[in-house]
Amino acid sequence: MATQKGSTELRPPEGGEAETVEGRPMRADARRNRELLVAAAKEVFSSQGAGASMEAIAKQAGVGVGTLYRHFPNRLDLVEAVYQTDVEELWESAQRVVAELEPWAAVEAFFVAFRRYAQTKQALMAELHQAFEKNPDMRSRARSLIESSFDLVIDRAKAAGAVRGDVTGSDLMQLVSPVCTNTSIEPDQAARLLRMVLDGMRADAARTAFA
Amino acid sequence: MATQKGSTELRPPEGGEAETVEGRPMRADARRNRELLVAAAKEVFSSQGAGASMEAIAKQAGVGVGTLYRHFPNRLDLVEAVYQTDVEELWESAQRVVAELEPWAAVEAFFVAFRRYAQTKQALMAELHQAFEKNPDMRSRARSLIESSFDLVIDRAKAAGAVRGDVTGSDLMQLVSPVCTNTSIEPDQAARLLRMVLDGMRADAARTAFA
DNA sequence: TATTATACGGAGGGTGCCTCCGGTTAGCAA
DNA sequence: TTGCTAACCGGAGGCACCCTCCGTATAATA
Repeated sequence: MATQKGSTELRPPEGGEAETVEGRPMRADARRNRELLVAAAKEVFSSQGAGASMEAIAKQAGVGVGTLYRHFPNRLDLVEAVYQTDVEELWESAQRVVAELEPWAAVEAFFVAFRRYAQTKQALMAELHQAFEKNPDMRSRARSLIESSFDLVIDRAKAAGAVRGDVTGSDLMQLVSPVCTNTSIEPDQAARLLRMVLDGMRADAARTAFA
Repeated sequence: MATQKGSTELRPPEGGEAETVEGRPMRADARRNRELLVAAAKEVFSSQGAGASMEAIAKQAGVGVGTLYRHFPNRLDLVEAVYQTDVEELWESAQRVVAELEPWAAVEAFFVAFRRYAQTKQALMAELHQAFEKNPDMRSRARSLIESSFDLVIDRAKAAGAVRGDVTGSDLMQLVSPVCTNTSIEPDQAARLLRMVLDGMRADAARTAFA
């Protein structure tokens, strides 16, 4: 259960970490700018909405649009990169809460992190939809990393006896994800539903049996 | 249960049927062009994708862009209008299958119609998302008309003893809609799931009891 | 048929995505 | 440290698209 892979595996082959295609390390300025750009995109998307212009993002990063397009050949590639880092951050959150908190507290903290992740995802939804179409691999890789994150937190809580034994990370993802993503669910309703799910997954909550 | 309203109620106050704002009837050419434009938009969106240009739509309708923008002040208004007619067509499908088919056959036929509706909705998803944000009323009105459509078909089948008594139109909508809309479900998987739902809602299928 | 309110059409303004190429700089070798 | 070169940077500008404006055409009415 939950064979978790290192976070690097999520990244697409070309979009590399610190290497250019031929295996040569990126120049320091290039690497710095790439990170600045992703951070700027995150910032601008969340403040101006998903429709923010590429120019605005380049400006926020303090570089020209040419530099932006060198790193991300088109808008979708940038959106993709932002989403990748969001998913990776979620995975890191899972690792952090597991390292720092008691099993049950970690579960609660991870739910909070997941909600934050889902919110930024929602903002990029329209564009992400296209990105997923163009690049179906990314979707499934992201999905499996998210599932691993849930597994990491849940399996530990199960082992500690804090969470009932018949629930899996995958179950939770399928249950929680729509609640956080569906726009027809109001934020306070979502919060209520999540509390309900949390209550229902405690080890001492299991009562209902059905086929 | 299922107090169904006439389809006209779905339309927004301003987007009127055949009347301009002051209650004056639309000129014949204006009315004709409006219909041509919606039909053209439907056609072009489905052949060229949701990103199709306004110019292409006007051309397909055989009018100038000025005329398009007279009827639909911006892109989102047009998308909205297309979606409205899709929902109305679904409602009309419900009425038609109820009028023409046996209770159970009507249920099956309506599922087919719903899948067709969901497909066109999926194509416009990205833009619709924005339209819903701008105009939340539309979403809930569309939702309730869809629910009424399910109710119309299901209530009749329940009365005829073809469908189990403990299922509602709303339940079905909530169950079927994600299956048809979620892009991570493959078409053949969706078809399998729908068959399963159909089997499960037959009157003689009720066996499992749980709290 | 004459009048008039209303609709039509398409040129053009503004904006946004993306390309191109001259200038600059990091990394390396001597 | 210095000089070389491959790689990077920046922003002007091309192109496509959304939308506006206004002169022309036409349906409705008397």
